[in-house]
Amino acid sequence: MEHDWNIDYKQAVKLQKKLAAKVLLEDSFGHIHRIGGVDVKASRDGYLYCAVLVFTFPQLEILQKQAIKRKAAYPYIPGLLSFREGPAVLQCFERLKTRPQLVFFDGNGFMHPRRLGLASHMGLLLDLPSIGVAKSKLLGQFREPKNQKGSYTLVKDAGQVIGAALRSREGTKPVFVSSGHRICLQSAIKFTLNVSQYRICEPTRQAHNFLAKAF
DNA sequence: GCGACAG
DNA sequence: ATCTTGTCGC
Repeated sequence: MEHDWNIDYKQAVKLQKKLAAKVLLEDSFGHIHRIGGVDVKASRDGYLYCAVLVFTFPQLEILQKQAIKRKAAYPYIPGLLSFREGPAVLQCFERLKTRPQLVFFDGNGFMHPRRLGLASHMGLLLDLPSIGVAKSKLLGQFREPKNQKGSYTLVKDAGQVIGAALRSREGTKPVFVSSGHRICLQSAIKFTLNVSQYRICEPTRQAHNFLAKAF
């Protein structure tokens, strides 16, 4: 079922390509009334902290909060973020009494060199629809979206649309949205806008705030 | 070789 | 991500 996490760069890249072929880029879910937000942070003394919050949708009332702490066993390498944060995310999900029906991640999904960013990787292993919302760009070309909430431009790489630069709030830099698993880009953009009050969408923003005071 | 590089 | 206070602006 779950694969090995302690593998070198070469093997990790190979595994990403293999898993990317299993990702579904189409909507594969019913009525969504429960969503989740995930965030991971690292401390200088070598620990990772992960929080998963579950909310009602679209009301966004908090149903559950879970957080875990564990030693970081993998370094941060651009393109291999899921190998560093993935184990912590899965461990935190095991603590959930009720799983969300759609999950937001702080990072990318399809907008990735091998098209398997953290959101796609986790969505696949958890078998849950997922969306990646990154605060900065990992790769791709795009033009600045208009300064109006909801405005977006497509991000492309290798002649392919990999995600969108979305203005989640007027007067702020755009966020980078991409499909994680079991959802198309248009739906990912729509859901992200529906849960964005500030620049960072509520699910991950609140997971981040929770981590700031959870330990 | 040079620049870029999620968190 | 982390190191870190005040400060400029809506």
